[in-house]
Amino acid sequence: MQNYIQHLKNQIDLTEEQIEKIKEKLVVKTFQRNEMLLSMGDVSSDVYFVEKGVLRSYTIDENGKEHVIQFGTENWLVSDRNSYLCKKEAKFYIQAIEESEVVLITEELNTFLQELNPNYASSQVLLLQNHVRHMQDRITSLLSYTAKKRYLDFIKLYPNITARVPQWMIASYLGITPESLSRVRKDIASNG
Amino acid sequence: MQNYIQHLKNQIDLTEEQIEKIKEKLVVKTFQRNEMLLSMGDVSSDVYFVEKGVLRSYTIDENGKEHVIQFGTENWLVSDRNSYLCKKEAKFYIQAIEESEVVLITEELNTFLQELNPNYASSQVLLLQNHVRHMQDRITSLLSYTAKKRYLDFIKLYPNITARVPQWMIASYLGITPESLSRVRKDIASNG
DNA sequence: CGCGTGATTGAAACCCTTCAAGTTTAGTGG
DNA sequence: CCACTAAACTTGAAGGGTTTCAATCACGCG
Repeated sequence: MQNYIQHLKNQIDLTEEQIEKIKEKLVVKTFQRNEMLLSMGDVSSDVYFVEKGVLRSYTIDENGKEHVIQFGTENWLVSDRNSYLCKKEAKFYIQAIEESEVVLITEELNTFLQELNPNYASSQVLLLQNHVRHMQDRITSLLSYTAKKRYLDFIKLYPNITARVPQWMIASYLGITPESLSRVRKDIASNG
Repeated sequence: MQNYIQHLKNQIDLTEEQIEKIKEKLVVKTFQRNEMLLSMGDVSSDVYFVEKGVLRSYTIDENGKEHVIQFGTENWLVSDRNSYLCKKEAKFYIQAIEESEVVLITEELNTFLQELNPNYASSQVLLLQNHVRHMQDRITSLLSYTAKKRYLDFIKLYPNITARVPQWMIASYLGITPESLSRVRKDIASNG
């Protein structure tokens, strides 16, 4: 849970005493490879903080096609915020790609942190804002660039992830077929 | 400013007295057709609420290509939230497409509303969350569907906007060329 | 009226997909 | 630890959707 504590410290000031109290409340869970943390249709009760491992969130469209929404490696937050905040049915699946250690940010923990430090709430807004910016970049990328450029941008954003995640999932994230990604990689390997 | 007051009432309870106080603080401004509200590189000091008219936000990518991020008609909020919240240089332009009446949600107003009613802050989070969902839908749409389907979805989301906005801007929003949109419309007109 | 901007249409080129086959890799059980 | 199998990845050829470039048409505004 050390990564999560550090993540909190980056947002708000905490005394040693407060940290101990938080640690008592933390729920840490390990998920096996391919295990589901959340399924489409469920109501999400937690936000997930990745201590170790890799998660992905994905959805299935009207044509039955799978689309990766997000990868989450160490120190990333993964959730279906809409389901979590509004208690609606989740539109996403969340799954462990490797064996992963995850801190469950329950509503109880959230309430506790909010009462502990009034700055927590506003730091949450900034995190959400950051997420918005990230999504906006992705939209602009989808509108502007070819598959090759999008892939090069992707490996800059998620360095070293190619070794940990199947290629077809990366293709899904980029919005291209696995065959296309294979050709893109071949092209990059030969021409740069 | 009536639309904005109603918008606030939908979020938080307000007494007549409070409404009068808010009205005193409201800054309403009219922008001419094509006038800029915010330019890329500026630091945004306001969020814009559209009382009447149409705004658009757009950005220009590395290749010099323009991309429409969002249209805002009556009762929509338009802003570069990242610039507004973090006081960074704006990545977007915001421009009036028609002559438009706009409520400027200044930081002063925001602070005032937050102190007036503690529920205001959490309703802001829900609005932001709604924005995230909207962006997610757009990403899924870009990944999943052909230009025709995306256009049909677009006119459902923004009914009657086609008469108020040049077609090439809609093409830009959809991520296709004006020529392609023209062909898509021709196709829909003949085949449905 | 004429100019400029926006919309349409056609033909060729391009990027990516689809389908199909073959190769490699990785996980599983003996 | 090896052998087997399924999944993942690669490669090729054909096809589809979209872009690009170029020409033409329509319209509003000075």
